[in-house]
Amino acid sequence: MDEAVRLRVALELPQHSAHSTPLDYLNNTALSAGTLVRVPLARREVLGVVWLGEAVVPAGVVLRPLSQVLQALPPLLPAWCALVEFAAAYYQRGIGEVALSVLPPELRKLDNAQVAQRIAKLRKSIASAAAAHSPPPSPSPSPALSEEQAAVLGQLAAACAEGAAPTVLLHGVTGSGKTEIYLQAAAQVLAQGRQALVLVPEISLTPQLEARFQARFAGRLIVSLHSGLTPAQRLRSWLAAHLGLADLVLGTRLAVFASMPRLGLIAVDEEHDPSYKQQEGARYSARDLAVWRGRREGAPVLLGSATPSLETWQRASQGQYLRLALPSRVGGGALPQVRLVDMNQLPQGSGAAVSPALLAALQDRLARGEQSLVFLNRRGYAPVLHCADCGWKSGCPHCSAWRVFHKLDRSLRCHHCGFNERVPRACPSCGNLDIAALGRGTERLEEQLADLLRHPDGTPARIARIDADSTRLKGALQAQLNAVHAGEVDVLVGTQMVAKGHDFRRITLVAAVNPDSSLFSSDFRAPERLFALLLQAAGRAGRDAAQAAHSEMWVQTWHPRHALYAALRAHDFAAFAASQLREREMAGLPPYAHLAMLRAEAKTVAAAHGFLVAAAECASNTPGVESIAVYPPVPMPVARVADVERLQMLVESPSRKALQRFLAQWLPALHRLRRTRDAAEQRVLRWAVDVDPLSI
DNA sequence: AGCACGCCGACT
DNA sequence: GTCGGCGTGCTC
Repeated sequence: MDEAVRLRVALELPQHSAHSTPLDYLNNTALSAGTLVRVPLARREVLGVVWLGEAVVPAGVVLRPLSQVLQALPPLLPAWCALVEFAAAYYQRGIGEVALSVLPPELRKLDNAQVAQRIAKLRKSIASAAAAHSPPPSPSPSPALSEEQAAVLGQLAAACAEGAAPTVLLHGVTGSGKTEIYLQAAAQVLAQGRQALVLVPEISLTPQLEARFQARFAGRLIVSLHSGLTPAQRLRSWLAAHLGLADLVLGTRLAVFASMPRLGLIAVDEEHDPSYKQQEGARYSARDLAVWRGRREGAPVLLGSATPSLETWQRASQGQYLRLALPSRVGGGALPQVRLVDMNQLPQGSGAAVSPALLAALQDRLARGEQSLVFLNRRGYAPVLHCADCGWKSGCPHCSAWRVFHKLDRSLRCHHCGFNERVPRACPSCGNLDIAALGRGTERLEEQLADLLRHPDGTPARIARIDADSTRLKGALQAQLNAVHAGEVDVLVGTQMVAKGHDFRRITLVAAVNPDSSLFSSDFRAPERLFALLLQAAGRAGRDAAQAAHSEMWVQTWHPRHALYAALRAHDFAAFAASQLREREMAGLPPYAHLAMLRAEAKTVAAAHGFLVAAAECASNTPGVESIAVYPPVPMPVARVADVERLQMLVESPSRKALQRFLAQWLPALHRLRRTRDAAEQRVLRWAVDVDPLSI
């Protein structure tokens, strides 16, 4: 036993525990970093990853031998460990927590023999698939490139030839053929024997992308990696990438951590999309990690968007990223003409969701047999019920939010905690039978449009609704999209779900009926998100070049002179970005400042507030606080959810490095603070820091 | 998070 | 007299 070596092993422990670093174990032989092992932890046995370095073991702690080495699995490579270590340090989480949360969950349950079995099964299924296709089907030829696409690929090749792998902003309007650029860039990389990683914001976008890559790269193994897979599927995809069997990995944000031994390219589609930011656990930005990973592993990174994030836009403007532009649609199709409807001009009290002019335009498309998309970012029938007699409103008893009226199942539902009740017949407060639905959601919009729209022959328009409610069942979204593609729908009503990525060929009119609400939101990124959403929605119209010329984007607004709408009308992202960046600079907001948010949850406001005040006090004694601003605690925008009070405290610095240095000192001190069990903090349920928060 | 150890009410 | 309530404490 005196021959035994000490090994550091990264394990998943709750982040509030005193152990945020790997723990030490004994083994009779040394193992390389990245080896997966099973180790005893208290009375359990857990999966861990052998990590580089050696911890200081406190006196009196007796090291235990590890239980099993998963030898069947090649060790994770140093590049992967470096990515995990960077992410853990940057987002202030434990190494083991990050490492284990991005490995396939199924792996935790398997011993070495079972892993060996899964690998053998995977190799066998790949071999039999290859045999079935021999000779391999000829890949579909790539279409002729537009001049712009050819120029972009030329510039990309030139930049890659210069040596260091570039980070590229691919700024292309919707329909400009960004996907073709990803395909061609991937083909280059595959030809060099390397792997390509393509990230998309949503699971629902992977099937159509996979189909496109499959058609182009017949005979190559392409795998998807996202949280919608079954545990076994996810392990299979992960193994295929890790063993170098898959040439292409497509996936959502978690795929940025895919183990890929020959990584040669990362593409991040719709790089501005908020879904790339993980919102629980380790709150990482997959886009930012992709940039870091690409640099570290010598893989070019393509950040594609029609409306880049201001962070990315600014870096491209400063020359840190190479900016490549696709300013026109392929096939020469025009961008939809943007029409603003001034709602102030409507007769007072008409209360209609849809202005007469828009209604006429929809009717017009109906007569021509074309499709329309009506966009309203609010699901349900009405956002709140109201009693005009006593003033009662349908508040949630557990949250500081209204319960939404869903007419289809006659329910009052809280979208924050899920609290659901049958809608009352009469006012629960005064018994008044006449309670009114205030405002409008997609259900009500669908109902109203069904009343108003008729084909020229008098038959009712066929209206479909796509939102989180109508697509809850597995496969429902795909079925509804298929119905739209097949022309079985005249008007599609939907939330932002339909604005993203889907390739509708027959839609010539897109309308946003009530987008103003986010115009004056307290969230500093609201204008950026609204602009992206509206332009993306506009991009659903006129994707068929033949019909593009008369495609339109309608926007109903009470603020038709707002600068955002002016830029939207001109399809001028650069002007919008410039004005937003000026505002951000004056307000000291990202990308000119760097933020972290400390959030606390407790049963009472006092407890959460007390913890944050103690944390602020602790901050003032933390080295490096001179270059940091710590703001007073404030309630979160929805202050109470499921009877938990939530407060947050903003920490800001003009320097990212200074903020990082400060956080690295401050957070361990906060963990110690918690263990002293001060009276006020005793009732804090949870706290966590969010580095680079999306909203404040 | 698990999973134990640790001190107070209703049962064979 | 025990069986077990889940409060609180630990994990190399």
